[in-house]
Amino acid sequence: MVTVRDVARAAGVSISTVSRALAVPDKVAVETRDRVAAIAAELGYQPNRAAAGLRAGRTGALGLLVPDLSNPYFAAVAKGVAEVAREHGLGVFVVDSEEDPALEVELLRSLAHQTDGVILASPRALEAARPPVGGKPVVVINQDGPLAVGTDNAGGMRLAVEHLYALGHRRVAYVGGPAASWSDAQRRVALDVAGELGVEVVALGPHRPTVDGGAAAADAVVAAGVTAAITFNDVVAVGLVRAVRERGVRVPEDLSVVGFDDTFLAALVTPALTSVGADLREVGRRATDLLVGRLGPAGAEAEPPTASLLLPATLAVRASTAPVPEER
Amino acid sequence: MVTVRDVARAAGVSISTVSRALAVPDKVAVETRDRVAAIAAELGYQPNRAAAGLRAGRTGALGLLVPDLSNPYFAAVAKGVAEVAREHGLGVFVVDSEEDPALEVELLRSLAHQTDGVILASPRALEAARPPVGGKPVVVINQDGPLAVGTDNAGGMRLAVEHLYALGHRRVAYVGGPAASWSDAQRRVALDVAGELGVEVVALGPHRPTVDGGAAAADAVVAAGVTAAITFNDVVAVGLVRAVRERGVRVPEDLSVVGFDDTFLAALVTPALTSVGADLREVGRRATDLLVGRLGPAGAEAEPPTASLLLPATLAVRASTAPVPEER
DNA sequence: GTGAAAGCGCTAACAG
DNA sequence: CTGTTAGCGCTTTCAC
Repeated sequence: MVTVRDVARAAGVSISTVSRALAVPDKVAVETRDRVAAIAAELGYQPNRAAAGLRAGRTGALGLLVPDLSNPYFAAVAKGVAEVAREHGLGVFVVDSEEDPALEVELLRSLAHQTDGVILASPRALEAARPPVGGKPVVVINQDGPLAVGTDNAGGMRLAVEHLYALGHRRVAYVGGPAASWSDAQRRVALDVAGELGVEVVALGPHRPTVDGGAAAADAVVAAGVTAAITFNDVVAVGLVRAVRERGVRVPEDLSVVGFDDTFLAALVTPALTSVGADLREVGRRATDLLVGRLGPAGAEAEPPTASLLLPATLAVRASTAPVPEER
Repeated sequence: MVTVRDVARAAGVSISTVSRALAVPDKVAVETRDRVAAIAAELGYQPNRAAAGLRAGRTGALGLLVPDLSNPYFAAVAKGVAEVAREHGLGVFVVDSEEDPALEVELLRSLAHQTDGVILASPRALEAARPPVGGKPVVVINQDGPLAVGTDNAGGMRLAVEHLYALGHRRVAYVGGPAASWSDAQRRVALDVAGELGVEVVALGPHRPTVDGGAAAADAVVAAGVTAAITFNDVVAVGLVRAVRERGVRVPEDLSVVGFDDTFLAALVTPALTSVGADLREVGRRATDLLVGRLGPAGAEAEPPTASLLLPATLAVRASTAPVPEER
């Protein structure tokens, strides 16, 4: 490993000059700076981050804790996080809690310990987020907290209902997700807007956020006598579509279906799903911005102690929604 | 932050005793050890990994470099990597090269520098993998290299062809992936087995590994007069299925389709895809095992310098393949 | 069985 | 503008 000492020796200067030439070029003679830079490059010197971090009382890394990395939703968030972290020269420790609340809490502690701060995506353990863990800032995604980033679920629900209303639907089912889901809770509250618009809503669930969960809701949806359904997420929508079809219900001719999350899955299935989504990568970016903003040694306290960001929801209209057929 | 000094002071011992009591309990009096352990727990002491690493010349972290984390394939691998790393008390820096070969090389260098070793999944830049980067071991997934883990593509292709043969198919298309893909190259070579089995193969492509790539192959597949197609991956299969359907070809009645990778997508689409897969999580696990095996300070040189693991492929038979219809 | 001290690589005073 | 020095938190000889 090439260290400052190696570079210093080769350049005929002291180690502090090397350190300065690379970190604070202004404070070093141009000539010296160039020479040091050249030799450092030649030797392939790269500062040891652990050592720098130890000195600075930082680790140079952020933590990202997700319930399930296989879920495209979190993968997208992770990409946004990684992107911004890289811009700041920070690494990202990605950890998967396997949807286990207990493990989540444990991982959060250990992650907080070996990073400068963590981003907690869609926490499954409610108590996890609360105060800065071990003095490290924690930004929560899809949950309330002092530092929070989320999608505008209410706005998204409104988009979905307005879309269906415009197509003539007046009685709609909401196939909800897990009872512990913050997003689901927000969406259920937002169902009020449906009433204002003159759309009657039948709220179903809780259901598991899986294909089986969607399939399990099929009978209830059919029995509810609705012409459209909004589901907790795209996967549930896929399960619902499949199951109602087996019962002879055509989508979208007999039943329009709107998913949530607008994952790439929505575009792949047949019929392609109309879905309420958000720029997940942007969610990751913003969460990271927020976190990085709390890291500065100076000015850190100047930042307001809390900050919540609500990113706009969008509606991707595809083939799973259609006008209500004329009554015969 | 709680340090060894805090624990030492509270326990009335020296810092070295604290360190030993926690790391090498045998070398400390039972009584002392218990007292130190109790106080450490009470104070919530957790060793600073950066400091320990600095001392040991290690970082305590592994790097995982993937082309695209949104790809369920790599997400699954990542989960396996994270699992094993955690067992060894190692963190995982996950980095996404965004499918950019140039960026990949750059990221690999920087990642190697701040970790004890890296796992390089499906490298897009061929020159990236070669020798240990900066003296750090590199395990490659889906590529040749001194330390490599991959899926048995030849075996997988054989499974697919045998399955189709058993269904009566005698003329089959292979819709290949990107020219630079190692997996694709392996599969094309493996097409020989088809001949031995008495199945004629029409190799198409290269095509992009996307829905559009699959759709682009539709005309060629139809024109080839085949009764079945094997595709580079599930996404390509989805694109192919969609596009041939628009041309009035039914799947599986008129055309059987076999995907590759057996991602969760395969089970979600309609018809559900028959797909050649592997335990991706296990691929991640094995790659990590291999890497961790090269880390030990002692015995590191005792390990053979190279090691290649080929994990078995499996065939998940679903609804997209069916017997060849009787000639009329 | 325990303590004192050195040093991993780096940066930030503090001198010059 | 540059060099010397201390010390981040930890582990590990080396003494006792």
